[in-house]
Amino acid sequence: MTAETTRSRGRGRPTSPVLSREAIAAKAMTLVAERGYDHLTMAGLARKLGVSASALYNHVSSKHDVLVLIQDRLNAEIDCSAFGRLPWAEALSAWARSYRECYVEHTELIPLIAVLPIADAPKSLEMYERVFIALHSAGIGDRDAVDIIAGIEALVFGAAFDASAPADIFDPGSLGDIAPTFARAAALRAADARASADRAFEMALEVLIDGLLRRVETGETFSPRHA
Amino acid sequence: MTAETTRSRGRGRPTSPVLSREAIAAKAMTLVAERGYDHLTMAGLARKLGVSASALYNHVSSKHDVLVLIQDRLNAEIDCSAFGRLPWAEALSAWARSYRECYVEHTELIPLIAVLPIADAPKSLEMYERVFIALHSAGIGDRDAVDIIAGIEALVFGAAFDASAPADIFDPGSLGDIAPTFARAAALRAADARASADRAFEMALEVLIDGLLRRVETGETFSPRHA
DNA sequence: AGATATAAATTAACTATATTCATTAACGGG
DNA sequence: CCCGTTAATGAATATAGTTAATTTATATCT
Repeated sequence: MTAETTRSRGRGRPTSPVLSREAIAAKAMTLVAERGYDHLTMAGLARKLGVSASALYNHVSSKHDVLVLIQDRLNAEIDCSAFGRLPWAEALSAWARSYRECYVEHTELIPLIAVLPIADAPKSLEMYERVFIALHSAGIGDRDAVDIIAGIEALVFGAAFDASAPADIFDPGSLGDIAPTFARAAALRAADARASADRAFEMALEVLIDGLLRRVETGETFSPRHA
Repeated sequence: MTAETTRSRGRGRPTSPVLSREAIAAKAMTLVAERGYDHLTMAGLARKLGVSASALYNHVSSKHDVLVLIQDRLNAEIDCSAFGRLPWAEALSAWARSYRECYVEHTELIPLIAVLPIADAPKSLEMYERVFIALHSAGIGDRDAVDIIAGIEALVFGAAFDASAPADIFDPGSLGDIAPTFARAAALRAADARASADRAFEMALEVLIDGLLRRVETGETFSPRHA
């Protein structure tokens, strides 16, 4: 005898509420994991939850709201544990890798985050604080620390898109003669697109963090030439 | 007496066609420039062109198709001219900056590009060929060259999102006590969000390209530790 | 020249999706 | 015991993208 069987099925207030923001967020995440963002509709989500679509609006204000819930849960999965354990540069690298892992399957959320005030995302805020303090402790100034976080985040988001691309993305198709040299190299990549995307990210991340470390150690300036 | 006045206004074939893929793409770009992607609807676009929405489908197969047209035009605006003029590292940097400039106002296209086979985008292909040859001439291997392009593109796309974010994006709002240290630095950034985003991008780009240059010059390996 | 095929527009209809509205029924405190 | 709150329901609305059937000027063929 589950909670569902005891629940009233007709109109009116059920014996015990089926819905909550938590329940909606959880089911939305499994739905996305199973069928992807294309199938995340208010109607479909409600069906999975055994209620009607309009019932969702008693708990969330919009679909956008549901996406924000998902995003917050996702951010909680980013592994920040390296920041007590390892030197800042290595911790930063581990954090970035975990960050990207989380978003590779959720690139649809990235445009959302870009315009989402942090005020709505406590988990993100917590994460930023942790990263920021680590950089601060390494003697990096406030401005530079924020820039470093923003720069790495940019790489992470962009790389997440790259990794989510289909294998044939670089296949020139019928236009092969426009770019003969590139086409040859692109074919190499297509053999295992995901591994190539991973390698490109790791390479860029390593070069970037290496450069940051060097600049901090030598006391070189961070301010870019082209400002 | 314009072409429009001579054109038949009733049903049936007009005296001279109003529409073409070029005309649609051009008007779509101005519409986006004027009112943003939210207002880019097939109906709205058709209205601007003085035709009905369904008429568009004689020339484009879908809205997605329209977005691809926009993307191709946009890519044509990326400045690749530095690749004959400057050393490869500097040219790469100039290219990346121009690339980002183009996409800051068009972040909606980025998720599209991520899954768009290059076969549909001749301008992109042309661009890649040019960049690739420059890296190749610098003695960089095929695999590494593709990785470098992918890595810089990732940074460019991510940074475009960052730059398009609203100024108050880092305002912790009521959650200020969750991240007191970070909040202070975020306030600095909010004063001029766009300039800060620019600075973060320039910094990351410089560090990245600097590191690439160093590795090429010293013959160091590119293969990342975490592969 | 006249018949015919094609191109390119029209209006109307169809679909999917998010969202709102009026309504209903159980629960619980005064 | 009533009554307000909560949390569901189904129906209705709005917006978009897309398709279908239709129309007719123009070009082409005989």
